[in-house]
Amino acid sequence: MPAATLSREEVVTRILQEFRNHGYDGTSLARLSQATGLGRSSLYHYFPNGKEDMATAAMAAVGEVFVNEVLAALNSEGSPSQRLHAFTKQLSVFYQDGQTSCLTDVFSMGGAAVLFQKYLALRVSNLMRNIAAVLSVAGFDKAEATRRAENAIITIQGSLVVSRALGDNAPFLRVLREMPDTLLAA
Amino acid sequence: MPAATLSREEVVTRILQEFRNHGYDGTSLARLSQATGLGRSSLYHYFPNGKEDMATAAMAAVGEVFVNEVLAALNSEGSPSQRLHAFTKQLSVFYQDGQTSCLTDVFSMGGAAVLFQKYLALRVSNLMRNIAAVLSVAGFDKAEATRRAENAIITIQGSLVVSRALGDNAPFLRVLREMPDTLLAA
DNA sequence: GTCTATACGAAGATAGAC
DNA sequence: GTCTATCTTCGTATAGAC
Repeated sequence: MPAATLSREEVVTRILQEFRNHGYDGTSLARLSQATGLGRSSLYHYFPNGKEDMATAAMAAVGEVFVNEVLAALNSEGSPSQRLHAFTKQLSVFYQDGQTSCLTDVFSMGGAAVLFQKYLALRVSNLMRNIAAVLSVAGFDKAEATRRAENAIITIQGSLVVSRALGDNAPFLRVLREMPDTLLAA
Repeated sequence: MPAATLSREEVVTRILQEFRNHGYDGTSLARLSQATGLGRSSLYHYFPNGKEDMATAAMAAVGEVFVNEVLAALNSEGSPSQRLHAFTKQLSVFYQDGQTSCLTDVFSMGGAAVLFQKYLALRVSNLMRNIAAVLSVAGFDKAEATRRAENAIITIQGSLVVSRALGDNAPFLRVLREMPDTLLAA
């Protein structure tokens, strides 16, 4: 409704939210129009290639937040334990306490898979490298650090799916709470 | 093409496969028609309420296979270790070595979420109880058995998501391989 | 039980006025 | 930059012949 002054950034944020919560194929232009307060034609003004452009913008926006907030916390100053605690704290914010889905899950299915799978794979790999680097500092060899980093990503993704299926974010919150110690356990 | 003699069971299996791989919203009647070799009208003959009926049939079919094969293995004769090994072996078959998605993931988003979320939650809870029961036999108290059972489901779901995003089923296969020992570890 | 034909609305996209 | 109008295609669903 307050369409008048809505920055592009805010528009993209709302679009992102719709894609996260309804998936690519489940998000219609009508829905995006309502979520942003912009008419369909106005959406095409900002995103000439329509839905695909909007999804690309959502991918870029969420990627930027992830790098600037979540990865920044993971790569901040401090001990591995401190860095992992900062990391999981930011993850919780990023996923709204587990109440929203991950684009990696949502965009790896249906019409979006064809468009974005390559980027999704790169992002997963990149996150895995970053987590593994912290675990290397903590003393694990490269293979074990990589294995644990992959487990961390698997656990995050899985807890989001299970939380969504149960309609209860407790699994997500528990997983994040236990993650630093689990990753560093002997 | 070989539409002539395709049992209802085979039809439902093919429909299920489409939903698993493209999601509910991403699966059109045109796609289902092609996958089954049946014209759209013929699909309505078998499923009067259209797509929703087909999804319901897919849910029922996959649930039956899960109970008869996967849960049966989990609840078979033998030690907890033997039962968990039988379980993960059947899981691998069930998810086609990690090359297909889980309806719990796929149907908890978009248009299917409204229709099926209640059932998805029940199925997750039921599986959790079954795994926890095995872990109780292995000597874990109820709380710890439940916690580990939830972790198992989270890990399975997460490995499917990560495998799909990476376009590589190695994470799924590794997770299943390690699962029995992980669940029983002191 | 399957086919052809068709109705009908939704969805994605575009044109042009303002 | 937003709106109205329009267009096309797709998706869902139904009717009726065979």
